Amino acid sequence: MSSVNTDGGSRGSGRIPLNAATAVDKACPHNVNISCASCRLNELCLPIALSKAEIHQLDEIVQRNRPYKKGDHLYRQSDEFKSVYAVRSGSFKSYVLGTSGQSRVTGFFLPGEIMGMDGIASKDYANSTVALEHASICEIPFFQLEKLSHQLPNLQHHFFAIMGNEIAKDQQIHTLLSSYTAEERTASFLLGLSSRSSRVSLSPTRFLLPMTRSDIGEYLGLTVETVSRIFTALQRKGLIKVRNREVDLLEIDTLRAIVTTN
Amino acid sequence: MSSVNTDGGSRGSGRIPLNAATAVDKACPHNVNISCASCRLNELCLPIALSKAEIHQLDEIVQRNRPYKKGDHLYRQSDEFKSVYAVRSGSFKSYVLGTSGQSRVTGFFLPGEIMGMDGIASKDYANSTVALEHASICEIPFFQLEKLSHQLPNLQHHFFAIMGNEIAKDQQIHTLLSSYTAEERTASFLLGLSSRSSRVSLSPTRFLLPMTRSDIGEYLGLTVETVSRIFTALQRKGLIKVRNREVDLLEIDTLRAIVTTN
DNA sequence: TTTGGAGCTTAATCTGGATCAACAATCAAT
DNA sequence: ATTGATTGTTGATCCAGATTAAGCTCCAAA
Repeated sequence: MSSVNTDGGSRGSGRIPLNAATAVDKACPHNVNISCASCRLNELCLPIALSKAEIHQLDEIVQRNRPYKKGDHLYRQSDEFKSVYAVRSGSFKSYVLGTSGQSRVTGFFLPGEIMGMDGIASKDYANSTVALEHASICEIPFFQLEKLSHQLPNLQHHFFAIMGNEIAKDQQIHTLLSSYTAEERTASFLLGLSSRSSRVSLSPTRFLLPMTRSDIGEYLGLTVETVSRIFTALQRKGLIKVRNREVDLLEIDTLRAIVTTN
Repeated sequence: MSSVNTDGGSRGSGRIPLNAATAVDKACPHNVNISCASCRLNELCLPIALSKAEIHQLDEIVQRNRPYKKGDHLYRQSDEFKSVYAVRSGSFKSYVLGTSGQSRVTGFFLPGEIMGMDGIASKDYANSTVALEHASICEIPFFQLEKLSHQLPNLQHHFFAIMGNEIAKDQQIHTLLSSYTAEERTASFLLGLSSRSSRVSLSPTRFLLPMTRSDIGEYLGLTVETVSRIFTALQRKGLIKVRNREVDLLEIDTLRAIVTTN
């Protein structure tokens, strides 16, 4: 069905089709020969609010590596912090391992979003981050980003904003986890994916879940079984349609009402 | 018992005794005639890692306002974002209001800690922030902090670190709320206060809770009753001693074990 | 010094979501 | 096509923590 190549691990080959068949692939080709200036995500990624000349300077420090296969790690918990990463295509999850080996998902990352900011303070990454599907990234070595931010006030300002946004978002999740029911959490999660989907010019009502039910549960503080049951319940109420990883938000306003009325 | 003045609201008077009687007051006088250079918190607040000359420049933009009384708001949810604030003495909580008026606590702030970073991205504060006791702050107008950061690479670097630290901390809370039991959450909370207490050169095993049981519950996603019960249970096990707002951590390693073994 | 209200504790009961268990669907690898 | 592993669903039971209810402690204000 998809024309994504399956050459089984030759990550460095670069022979990735420019126009794969799925919506996600079309939106975000895994092409490595791209610049921030020409990247279709530049309006929502780091280059936002930078001038042409500034984007060119940013381009100089951005490294566009080989793509990642599903299950490949970008970095692991307590690796030395070196870079932040922007998702160019595909998706990632970050997670930590508990003492008895259980994983807890701390975030999901879609195209245009920045990963690795949890390492800035401690000089070690606090999470592991792994590709949920075939994916590609832009690596931005942090000490170079700092140096450049010092030359470009716009970039400094924007990176403060990106971090501030992450802080605000994390605090919303704090509220979600401390006081929402399973149904409210799940509805909120779907609505979040919806708006992130439309951010990258895809449908806000119909998208693919790149993560498993178990990932969702670990992220929302619920068990797989509960996530599954809530999906079924929301479907029975006619608010969504789920078929495997494919989700349709049929009654987006009712979903919003579930979240708001808590 | 305390010599804190009770002149009933003349917040602008500035006639605050230099050495109040409580431990907290001794540690953090509400004195407004102070500079970053002479502040006893400068090793853990914004000036960290700055040179004498740089601290002097920072001093120029820091505003040391009148002290706050218990219940006074620093800013409210959706006020226009203008400044970040460092706690000089006392303590604060941040919270958001749900649609039906219930409050949810999103954070507590002790001396040397920075408040208001949730507003950086959106230009509006996402939380309300209120004094839990008589307290004083340093206000740092954000656009001036940005301008100065642009001149002082050390300050830029350090502020990135402060924000990165906030992000890492918020993600720990995500994990806490999504997978810890009531006892684990409470133990973790007490240990957190313990290390923050020792950060400001107070005892790591004996301190006063500036917040109510209800605040703790709203922060940890538990009810007041549960918090109260857990305190009692930990006390019966001989791990802590609680008497009103006063806490003694008697078996700090066992508390750590409770948190780790989850 | 009384009084009222906020804050805290304890006990009895209830319930949302976890746990346990079984099975179905999907997919990758032969 | 067959196999095994991973992922997802559904049902039955259980329990941690919520809810409800009552009384207690503390302290500020009259």
